[in-house]
Amino acid sequence: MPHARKSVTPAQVADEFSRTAKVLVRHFNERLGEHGVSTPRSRLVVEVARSQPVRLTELALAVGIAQGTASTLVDALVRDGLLERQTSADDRRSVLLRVTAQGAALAQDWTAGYERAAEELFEPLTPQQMATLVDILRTLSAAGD
Amino acid sequence: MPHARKSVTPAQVADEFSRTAKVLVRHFNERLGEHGVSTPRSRLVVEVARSQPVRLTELALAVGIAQGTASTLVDALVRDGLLERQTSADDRRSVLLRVTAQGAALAQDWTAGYERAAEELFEPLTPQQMATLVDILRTLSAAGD
DNA sequence: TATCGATGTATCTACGTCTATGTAACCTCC
DNA sequence: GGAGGTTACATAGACGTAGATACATCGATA
Repeated sequence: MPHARKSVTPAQVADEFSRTAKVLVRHFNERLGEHGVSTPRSRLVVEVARSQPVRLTELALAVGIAQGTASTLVDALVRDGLLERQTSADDRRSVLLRVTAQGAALAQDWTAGYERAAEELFEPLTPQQMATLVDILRTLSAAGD
Repeated sequence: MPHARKSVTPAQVADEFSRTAKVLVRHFNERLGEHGVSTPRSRLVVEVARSQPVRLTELALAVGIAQGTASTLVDALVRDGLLERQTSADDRRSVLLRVTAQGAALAQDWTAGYERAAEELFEPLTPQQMATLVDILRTLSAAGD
C-alpha cells in the first residue's frame, strides 16, 4: 500500500512528466546511437519490417508521427538503401514500403537494442509498477483525444 | 487494489510512454496557443518571473532544456520585449535575466493557462493515481542520470 | 603577474517535428 | 462519363531541440 504523501498539483505532475520524458528520449538516443541510428529512424525501419508491405500513412499512424514527417524520414531511409518504395497497383496514389535485405538485418539489431534500452530504463520499477504506469498512461492518452 | 493483468514488457511501456508524452505536448501547445504563446516560450518567461534575476544557465537547468537552446529562445524573447538581459556586475561572463512589465503581465496569464491545462489533462486521474505517477516518474528520472 | 584550466554564453549545424499546402489519383453520384 | 469532394503522398516553412565549438572571463597557482 502506498504511504501517505503530500498531494501534488497537476502542474507539478506535468513538470515531472516532461522532465522524465526527456530522460527517456536521451536514453534511447544514446543506446540506439551505439547502433549507428537515431530513435525515429530505427522505429520506422523496425515497424516496416514488422508489417510490410505497409502504406506510408499507416506507418505514420503506427509509430505515432505526422504523415509529413514520415514522408521525409522515409525518403532518407530509401536514399540510404534501408527501405524500398513501390507504387501500389491497386491505388496509384499510395506507396507501399518494404525493407531491403540490409534494412531487414539492421531492423533485427535495432529491435534488440530498443528492447535492451527499455529494460535498462525500467529496471528500477517493479513489474507491478510497470503495470500501474501503463494503466495510467493509457488513461491519459485515451482522454487526450 | 489493482486488479491482475497480463504483464507488460519494458518496450511496451516505452511505447506507451512516448505516445502519452505526445498527447501532453499537443495539449499544452493547444491550450497555450490560445494565449498566443508556445509552451517553451511561456515556460521560460514564467520561470524568469518566478526567480528573477536569474542567470541563463540556471534558467536552462530549471526548465530542463540545453543552455544553447535557452540562449536562442531568450534572444527572441528579448527582441519581443518580454525579457531583459543585463550583464552581471559580479561576473561579466554571466547574463542576468528579468521580465519586463509586459513580460510580467503575460507570465501571470500563462501561468494560469498552464495550470488549467494541467488540470484538464490529469482530470481523469484520482489524486492517488497522480501521487503514484509522480512517484514512478521520479524513480525513473533519478535513475536516468 | 602570467598562465592555465574552468565556467558562462553565443553560435553553428543537424535533426525531428508539426501544420499547411500542393498535386495526383480515386470515388460517388448525377 | 464528367464534376466535385475525398484521400494519399510530397513539399515548404517554422519551431524547438541537442551537441559541438568559439570566445570571453574568471580564479587559482606557480
